[in-house]
Amino acid sequence: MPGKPTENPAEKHRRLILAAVRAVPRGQVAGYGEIARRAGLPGRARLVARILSEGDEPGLPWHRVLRSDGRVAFPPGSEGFDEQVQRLRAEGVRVEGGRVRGQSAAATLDEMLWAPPPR
DNA sequence: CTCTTGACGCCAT
DNA sequence: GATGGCGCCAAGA
Repeated sequence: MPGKPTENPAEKHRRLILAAVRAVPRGQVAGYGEIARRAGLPGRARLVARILSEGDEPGLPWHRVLRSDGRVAFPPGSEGFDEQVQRLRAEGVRVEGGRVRGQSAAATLDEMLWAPPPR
Protein backbone atom coordinates (compact mmCIF):
# COMPACT_ATOMS: atom_id res chain seq x y z
CA MET A 1 0.00 0.00 0.00
CA PRO A 2 0.33 3.07 -0.77
CA GLY A 3 0.66 5.43 1.65
CA LYS A 4 4.12 6.56 1.85
CA PRO A 5 5.71 8.45 -0.92
CA THR A 6 8.70 6.17 -0.86
CA GLU A 7 11.45 8.52 -0.04
CA ASN A 8 14.37 8.22 -2.42
CA PRO A 9 17.35 6.44 -0.90
CA ALA A 10 19.50 9.30 -1.98
CA GLU A 11 17.39 11.75 -0.08
CA LYS A 12 17.23 9.60 2.97
CA HIS A 13 20.99 9.24 2.94
CA ARG A 14 21.34 12.97 2.58
CA ARG A 15 19.11 13.54 5.55
CA LEU A 16 20.99 11.04 7.70
CA ILE A 17 24.34 12.50 6.77
CA LEU A 18 23.26 16.05 7.44
CA ALA A 19 21.97 14.96 10.83
CA ALA A 20 25.30 13.32 11.61
CA VAL A 21 27.15 16.50 10.70
CA ARG A 22 24.88 18.61 12.87
CA ALA A 23 25.58 16.21 15.70
CA VAL A 24 29.22 17.24 15.83
CA PRO A 25 29.62 19.46 18.88
CA ARG A 26 31.18 22.87 18.59
CA GLY A 27 34.92 22.82 19.01
CA GLN A 28 35.21 19.26 17.79
CA VAL A 29 35.92 17.67 14.47
CA ALA A 30 34.98 14.49 12.66
CA GLY A 31 36.13 12.71 9.53
CA TYR A 32 34.05 12.21 6.40
CA GLY A 33 34.23 8.48 6.83
CA GLU A 34 33.25 8.79 10.44
CA ILE A 35 30.25 10.91 9.60
CA ALA A 36 29.18 8.38 7.03
CA ARG A 37 29.55 5.61 9.55
CA ARG A 38 27.49 7.49 12.12
CA ALA A 39 24.86 8.06 9.48
CA GLY A 40 24.61 4.33 8.98
CA LEU A 41 26.40 4.47 5.64
CA PRO A 42 29.82 2.92 6.12
CA GLY A 43 32.15 3.47 3.23
CA ARG A 44 30.23 6.43 1.88
CA ALA A 45 32.76 9.11 2.83
CA ARG A 46 32.65 10.33 -0.72
CA LEU A 47 28.92 10.73 -0.56
CA VAL A 48 29.34 12.90 2.52
CA ALA A 49 31.81 15.08 0.68
CA ARG A 50 29.50 15.38 -2.28
CA ILE A 51 26.55 16.42 -0.17
CA LEU A 52 28.56 19.03 1.67
CA SER A 53 29.88 20.32 -1.62
CA GLU A 54 26.37 21.22 -2.61
CA GLY A 55 26.54 23.84 0.08
CA ASP A 56 22.90 24.02 1.04
CA GLU A 57 21.62 23.59 4.57
CA PRO A 58 22.23 26.83 6.42
CA GLY A 59 23.66 26.49 9.86
CA LEU A 60 25.31 23.22 9.04
CA PRO A 61 28.71 22.96 10.76
CA TRP A 62 30.40 21.63 7.63
CA HIS A 63 33.70 23.13 8.76
CA ARG A 64 33.95 20.50 11.48
CA VAL A 65 34.28 17.77 8.90
CA LEU A 66 37.82 16.87 7.97
CA ARG A 67 39.70 14.11 6.25
CA SER A 68 40.54 10.98 8.13
CA ASP A 69 44.09 12.18 8.67
CA GLY A 70 42.94 15.40 10.28
CA ARG A 71 43.67 17.51 7.22
CA VAL A 72 41.32 20.08 5.78
CA ALA A 73 39.75 18.66 2.65
CA PHE A 74 40.21 21.80 0.53
CA PRO A 75 43.37 22.50 -1.40
CA PRO A 76 45.64 24.82 0.60
CA GLY A 77 45.23 28.42 -0.40
CA SER A 78 41.71 28.04 -1.72
CA GLU A 79 38.85 30.01 -0.30
CA GLY A 80 37.17 27.01 1.20
CA PHE A 81 40.39 26.07 2.92
CA ASP A 82 40.86 29.49 4.39
CA GLU A 83 37.31 29.79 5.55
CA GLN A 84 37.27 26.38 7.15
CA VAL A 85 40.47 27.06 9.03
CA GLN A 86 39.15 30.39 10.27
CA ARG A 87 35.91 28.88 11.45
CA LEU A 88 37.67 26.09 13.27
CA ARG A 89 40.03 28.49 14.99
CA ALA A 90 37.07 30.62 15.94
CA GLU A 91 35.76 27.62 17.84
CA GLY A 92 39.01 27.09 19.64
CA VAL A 93 40.25 24.29 17.43
CA ARG A 94 43.98 24.35 16.94
CA VAL A 95 44.83 24.21 13.26
CA GLU A 96 48.37 24.13 11.94
CA GLY A 97 49.34 23.92 8.33
CA GLY A 98 45.83 22.94 7.38
CA ARG A 99 45.93 20.20 9.92
CA VAL A 100 43.97 19.92 13.12
CA ARG A 101 46.07 19.40 16.20
CA GLY A 102 44.95 17.70 19.33
CA GLN A 103 47.11 14.76 20.03
CA SER A 104 46.06 12.98 16.89
CA ALA A 105 43.09 14.83 15.57
CA ALA A 106 41.76 11.35 15.02
CA ALA A 107 43.99 8.38 15.07
CA THR A 108 41.01 6.26 14.18
CA LEU A 109 38.24 8.74 14.78
CA ASP A 110 36.19 6.14 16.47
CA GLU A 111 36.41 6.06 20.21
CA MET A 112 38.04 9.25 21.32
CA LEU A 113 36.10 11.26 18.85
CA TRP A 114 33.48 12.58 21.16
CA ALA A 115 35.84 13.29 23.98
CA PRO A 116 35.29 16.74 25.45
CA PRO A 117 38.12 19.13 24.75
CA PRO A 118 40.17 20.14 27.74
CA ARG A 119 39.79 23.73 28.58
C1' DC B 1 25.65 3.42 -22.62
C1' DT B 2 30.90 4.84 -21.28
C1' DC B 3 34.24 8.04 -19.27
C1' DT B 4 35.66 11.54 -16.11
C1' DT B 5 35.61 14.05 -11.81
C1' DG B 6 35.43 14.62 -6.90
C1' DA B 7 35.21 18.83 0.28
C1' DC B 8 37.39 10.45 0.62
C1' DG B 9 39.87 6.19 2.79
C1' DC B 10 43.10 2.54 3.25
C1' DC B 11 47.25 0.19 2.13
C1' DA B 12 51.78 -0.50 -0.07
C1' DT B 13 56.13 1.48 -1.18
C1' DG C 1 55.98 12.01 5.94
C1' DA C 2 55.08 11.90 0.83
C1' DT C 3 53.30 9.31 -3.39
C1' DG C 4 50.78 6.21 -5.96
C1' DG C 5 47.26 2.70 -6.80
C1' DC C 6 42.73 0.79 -6.00
C1' DG C 7 38.08 0.84 -4.12
C1' DC C 8 33.54 3.30 -3.67
C1' DC C 9 29.58 5.94 -5.24
C1' DA C 10 26.93 9.75 -7.45
C1' DA C 11 26.50 13.30 -10.93
C1' DG C 12 27.63 15.44 -15.34
C1' DA C 13 29.37 15.37 -20.17
